[in-house]
Amino acid sequence: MGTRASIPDIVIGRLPIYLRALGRMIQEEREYTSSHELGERLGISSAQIRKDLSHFGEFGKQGTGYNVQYLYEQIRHILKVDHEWPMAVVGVGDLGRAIAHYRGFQARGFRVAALFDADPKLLGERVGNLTVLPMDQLAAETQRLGIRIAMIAVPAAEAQAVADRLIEAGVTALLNYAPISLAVPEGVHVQYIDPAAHLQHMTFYLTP
Amino acid sequence: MGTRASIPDIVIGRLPIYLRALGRMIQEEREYTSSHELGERLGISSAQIRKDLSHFGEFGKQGTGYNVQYLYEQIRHILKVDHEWPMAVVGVGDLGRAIAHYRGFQARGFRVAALFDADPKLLGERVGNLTVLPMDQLAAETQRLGIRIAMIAVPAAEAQAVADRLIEAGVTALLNYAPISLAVPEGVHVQYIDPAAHLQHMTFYLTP
DNA sequence: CTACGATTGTTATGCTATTCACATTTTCCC
DNA sequence: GGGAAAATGTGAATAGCATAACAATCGTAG
Repeated sequence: MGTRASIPDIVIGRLPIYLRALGRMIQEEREYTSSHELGERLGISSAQIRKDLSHFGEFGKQGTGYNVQYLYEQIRHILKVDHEWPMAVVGVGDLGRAIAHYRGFQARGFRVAALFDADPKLLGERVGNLTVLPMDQLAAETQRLGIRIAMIAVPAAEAQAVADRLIEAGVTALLNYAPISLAVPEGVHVQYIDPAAHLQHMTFYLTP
Repeated sequence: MGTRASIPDIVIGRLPIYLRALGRMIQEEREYTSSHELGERLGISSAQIRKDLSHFGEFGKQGTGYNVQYLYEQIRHILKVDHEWPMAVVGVGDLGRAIAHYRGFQARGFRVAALFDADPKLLGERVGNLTVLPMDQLAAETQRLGIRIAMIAVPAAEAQAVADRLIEAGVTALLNYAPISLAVPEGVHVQYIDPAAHLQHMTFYLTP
């Protein structure tokens, strides 16, 4: 198809998984793959992979499969991670520090470009190669650096207020590590990371 | 209903979200709530919340809604988090440390009970109130402590091998922080935490 | 040069999940 | 005490997603 007439969000959510697997195949110097092989690695049916990709174009060759490098580049382009996005991290506790030090973002299209915290004791401290900035510099600094994405790593009680300030500063994509659902206006995207929620999902299936 | 004849997994996945919101309502000392109010907070339709809950029983009262504390306890029971699950963390880098220090698990039914790492330089080091143990004590220690859940916080290249060892030791629920899909046998549950994947999901919707 | 095996993209089918809509019940206020 | 307002639980209707299946195409081996 290729016409982007409302592609299901659930399909978009799988593209990063495909990208992840393709990245590993590149490391393994595999030149070609198939929907069947990809599906096997990911625990997804080959039909679903072909169907998902068909929303964006024709990337394979019948009889041969997909050129790994080519498909990788195409998906990077679709997801707009063929260039690097600068991000802000708000909250420089244990979690914020772990995020700031994480080396895995760069290869996947992201870079932590600014750190903010409300605690005066942390201001000016260096974490990685960044200096912790006060919250009242949030708007100015995100705009100066062209930041459109932020990660929220503050306690649940403060997360909504932080989100509000980020949105006011022009941030439109939030990755929220605080265990609370955020209310955001139309046009702002939120994703959640809540380890305890994932764990509770699994305990349902465990015998006590 | 209440008969647990194959409840959709996607319903189970929403229960922790409901629980999270109910927990906050308890903090706010709210005594009653409704499917409408809950849905508003979570960005979910009230019909869906009622339908989800109806898989497990009747917890509300017409005209009144749900007693917050009661519904909270009921869902905790359904998810089996009305008692504490001991967990292992494998990989004591920045991420593993942040997980080990995280204070949020206890209130939601979990406790980090053991730390493992393959790096000899880390062995014996104390993190929080735990000592880092070598990988060859993994089976003995998890069995001694009755651990059924583990969090994998090692580089992607080692995650599959670590998962294999954990499963061999009797662990049946894995929370994988490494950016790689794991192959596991029937009966073992896996959940993934991949911040970069969430970020890539959102960049699709951002204008470049 | 031809026949076969492999694999795609896509259409058709079936299944799953969500929303709608309402009978029923409860509370509250006049 | 009675009627209006609020809310649940659920069967029916709708929408969305995943799987199956196949015609078309490609590469290869004989």
